[in-house]
Amino acid sequence: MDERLLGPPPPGGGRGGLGLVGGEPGGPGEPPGGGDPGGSSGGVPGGRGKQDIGDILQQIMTITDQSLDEAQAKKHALNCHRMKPALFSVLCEIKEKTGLSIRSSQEEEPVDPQLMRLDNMLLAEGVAGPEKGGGSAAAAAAAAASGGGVSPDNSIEHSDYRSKLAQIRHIYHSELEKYEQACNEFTTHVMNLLREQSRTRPVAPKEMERMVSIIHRKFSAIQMQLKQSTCEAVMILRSRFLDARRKRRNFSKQATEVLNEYFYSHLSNPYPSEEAKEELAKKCGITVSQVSNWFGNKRIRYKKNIGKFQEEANIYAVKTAVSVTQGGHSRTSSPTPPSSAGSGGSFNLSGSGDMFLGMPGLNGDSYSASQVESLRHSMGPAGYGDNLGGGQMYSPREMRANGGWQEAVTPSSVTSPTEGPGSVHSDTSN
DNA sequence: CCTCATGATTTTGC
DNA sequence: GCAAAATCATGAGG
Repeated sequence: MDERLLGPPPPGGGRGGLGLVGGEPGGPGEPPGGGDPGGSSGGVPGGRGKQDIGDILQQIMTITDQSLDEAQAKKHALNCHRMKPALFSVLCEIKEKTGLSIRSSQEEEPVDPQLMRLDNMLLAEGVAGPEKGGGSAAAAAAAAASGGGVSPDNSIEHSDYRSKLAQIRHIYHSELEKYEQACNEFTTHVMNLLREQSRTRPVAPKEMERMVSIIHRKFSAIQMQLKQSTCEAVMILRSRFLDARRKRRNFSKQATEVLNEYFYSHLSNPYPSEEAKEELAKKCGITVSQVSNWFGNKRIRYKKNIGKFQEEANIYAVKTAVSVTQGGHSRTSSPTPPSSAGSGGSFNLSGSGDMFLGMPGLNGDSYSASQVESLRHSMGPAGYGDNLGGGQMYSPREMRANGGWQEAVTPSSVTSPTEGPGSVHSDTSN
């Protein structure tokens, strides 16, 4: 609309400028007659009303050529006019005052909250933001979100997830680059056009700025779409990843061995401390919560059916016994009197269990945990008190924990391989 | 396909 | 919040 205030656009100029930016807010409304090259030249004959269309057309055809020439001449004359610069600046001023004031409200673009959300999410997911490492961060975030905490080097799905995320990231960035490039190209193109036009019509610098911002807004809308679809892709990937994690997969044999070792060697009190869990998790290549799950399941299932697990228990007991006899651990000092001390119980005393847990198995078989316990068994009566079901002195916590546990378990047979399975007192077993 | 084993999740009690 | 118990869901073996 502002065009009209400026009077008729110069020939050929009416369309070029603002019309380019198709959806300009406020409407690039062509002024009536703006497209008529002869509109201002006065060459257009009046009396269009009652003539035949054919006649009109014919006239227009002939007149247009005529008026174009005329317009060229006028344009030249105008450009050479000594008052032109002054006139130009005045026109610019008027235009600014009128045209821009209308849009002033639209000028300041509020930060789109949705865009912010998308940006934040992409950042959090590691799609946007700094290169590399983002993937693992995102995976960690995903893991955290799933409530588990996953060992970062573990699963196949994990690397799969990361690679997929990297893929998305790559696509996102290349698309973003493309958009940016296109935006820049388009902007310079428009700027050039405007500059070109500024020779023939008043184009204030502010108008150019506005145009640029309009273009940027348009392109940022496209970018937003890109971000949105990227977010969706990430969400889908994530949900798939989480679903995949949900799928049960048996632990490795070695992991089960390690866990069982610990379980049967701490049968009187199979409640690993946080540190012990962490060590076990590290050893088994699983998460701490998985360790917790495992022990939870193990305890309940063992208790429910001791008979069934007896064989297993004996196997591990034998193992521990063997590992003791040939283990070469000649620790005779401080065998960590189990459970006589208050809180920790056998494995809570970090000096004992954890230290052993931390020791890598000599030959790859990580039996150190059981070695500790076995060592304890073979050392002094204090050690036996723990596992032989004699007078057990549990810490308050153990008491609580074993409230249900000690009734069913602490079988004397388990830790002494010489005894048969029959000796289990399965008072609570079904 | 059925059954069992087993890891994970949910519910419940403390 | 932790552990027990129940339950779900899936993998593996027959």
